[in-house]
Amino acid sequence: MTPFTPPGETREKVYRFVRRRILEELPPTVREVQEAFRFRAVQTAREHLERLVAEGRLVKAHGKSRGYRLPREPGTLFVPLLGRVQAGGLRAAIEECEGYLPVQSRGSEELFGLRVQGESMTGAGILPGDIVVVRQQAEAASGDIVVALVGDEATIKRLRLCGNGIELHPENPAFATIVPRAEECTLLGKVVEVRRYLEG
Amino acid sequence: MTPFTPPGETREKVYRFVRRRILEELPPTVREVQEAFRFRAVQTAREHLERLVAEGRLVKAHGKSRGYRLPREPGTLFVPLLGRVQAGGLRAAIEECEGYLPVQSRGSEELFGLRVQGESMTGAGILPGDIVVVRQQAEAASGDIVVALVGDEATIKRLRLCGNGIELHPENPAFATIVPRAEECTLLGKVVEVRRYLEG
DNA sequence: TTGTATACCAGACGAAAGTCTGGTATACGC
DNA sequence: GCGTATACCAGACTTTCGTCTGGTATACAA
Repeated sequence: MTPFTPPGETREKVYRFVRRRILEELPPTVREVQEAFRFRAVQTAREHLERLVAEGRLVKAHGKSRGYRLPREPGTLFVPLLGRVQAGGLRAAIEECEGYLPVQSRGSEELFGLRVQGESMTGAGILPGDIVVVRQQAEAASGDIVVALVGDEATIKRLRLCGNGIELHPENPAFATIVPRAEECTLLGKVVEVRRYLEG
Repeated sequence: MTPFTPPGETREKVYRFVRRRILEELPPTVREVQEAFRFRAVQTAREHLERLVAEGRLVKAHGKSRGYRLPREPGTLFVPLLGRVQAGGLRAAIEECEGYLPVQSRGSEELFGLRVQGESMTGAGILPGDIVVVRQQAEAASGDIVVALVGDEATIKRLRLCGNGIELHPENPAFATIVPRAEECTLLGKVVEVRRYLEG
């Protein structure tokens, strides 16, 4: 029995299968693809895979087991989740992190996650208990939401550049704007993502 | 030359190496560990790895290539990101998804991401352009934030169970509560996470 | 001393997995 | 018809890789 399948249809399914496996678990071996599709020959699986490589939809490491990968990786990396950051201790806080978060990133940036305390940014949709993903950088633009070390605790505010000074604005009328002196304020980074887990 | 290394020191490095490889790329083979540490015997690498398994720091799939994994998996999987969902078409929308999101999950749930349109949930810190991660389920508790198909478009609201009927409450005084009839409303799932990307 | 533990090495076996050669059947265009 | 392409199969070869047996050297405790 040699059923004729429309061109590309099976290959599309093979691609979906392989992509899922790569992203969620482990790249499959050729024989695992074979078995998943009940091909009776390894070669059939191999031909589909090699075709996907030729089309640029997969890349492979020749000869290595489980060598099929996705091209130009989506670049998911794991960034440390910090409970809080206190004076001087960003590096220390990263060492003692609570866990890790999967984040999509271009790779060359230093990121960390920070749990939000307080209601000072509710107007920007950042609630207590939310997690912000922060890119470490020493400078930021006016209007960016940033994490700064003022006194001995990190705080999340919207940055405003005013002349040669800075202001840290809350987004909640119940809180006051902070106008720190340069020497008592360190910019830890810019908030690039906000997350809220509604369960667990 | 048999330099004596303090107990556990090399193993610590092996653990870091393997962990990095698993999270960022692909679990290494035993021989890749061997080469990375310039062991002259495969067995040396294997002993460190088996030790890490015995200590519970790694788990392995016996006999499988690249079988070493992290225990109690961070369980990161990739869920389809949907631009919008229209009548009847959750499955269709998933097929034509815009991309994939890395999400931490216990594994056995069906999740999807949905881009938020409109301002009806701003009071709950869910803004237009945010992404909600939704677990597919046909029932939910009163007070849950849910995604429901009402008429021919999906909407995000807070669910209230009232006697034998339901109400869908916005969290914005400018919007009205929806009281759908059972037959014109399908519960697609519960919002388990909210994300906001502040760049790109 | 003896025993035990860790850290490492040498060399091999066998199964898993990547690869290759050579086939068949169906469809499409010339 | 002929050539070409796709989809699939059968069976084998070769490398990779997990596994195993048996060894050495150093440290430490009884």
